[in-house]
Amino acid sequence: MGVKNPQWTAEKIKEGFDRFIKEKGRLPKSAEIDELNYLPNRKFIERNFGGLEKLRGELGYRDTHFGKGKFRSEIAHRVNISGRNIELNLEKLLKNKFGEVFVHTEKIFDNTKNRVDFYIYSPSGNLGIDVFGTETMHNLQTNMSAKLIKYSGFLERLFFVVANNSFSQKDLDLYMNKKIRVLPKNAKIITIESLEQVLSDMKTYPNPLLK
DNA sequence: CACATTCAGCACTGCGATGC
DNA sequence: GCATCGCAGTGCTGAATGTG
Repeated sequence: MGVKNPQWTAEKIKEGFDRFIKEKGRLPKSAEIDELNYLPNRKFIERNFGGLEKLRGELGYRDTHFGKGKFRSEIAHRVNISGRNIELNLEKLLKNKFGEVFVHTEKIFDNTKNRVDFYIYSPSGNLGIDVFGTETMHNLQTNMSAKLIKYSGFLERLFFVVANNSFSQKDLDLYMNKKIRVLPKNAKIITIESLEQVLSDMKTYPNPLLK
């Protein structure tokens, strides 16, 4: 930052932690530490104190890792429920449009156990959909990097649908454009609204169950 | 076993300081 | 004046993790 760093000591950092606790009722997580002007960069803590977990422990906090134990358990529970709801909602939407027969859920697409959330049959071209509710840019990144590997064998049209209000299509476009590991041509990250737009232009097969 | 989300760690960039 | 070094900061990847 040009200026000499303001001599961050463990005590000063503890003051910052306690201030955050007073405001939010818990310790800041690593990404949050970066956003606070009364705390140093997480990198600084990593370099000078051997990492966040270690420093929290040395400062006497009981909870030193928010990705473990009861914290992990709460997250897993929350994610499972909301993820399931998101999938159910989208499934309903897709079946309304294309009909029960033409919407496959959890379809295996290669010779491993990789599955797309949804696979749609349409005269306008078949397509795959993976849906998730990720709310932060950081999670979007880690999530996408895992998904891109998983879907490297999926060669048809593929949509990664971000189902929440945290991102606009503009945000997602920006992310896709500046991403280092580029998305394959057949794939795109889109919002629910964009998906609805795409679907509205697609043709559907007649229902074979009706006489 | 796959999944999303924690954190840590690596690679890289930018910028000032220092050295030649 | 230019090259090199070192630290701060950013972006992405990878390991660890509990649940269904």
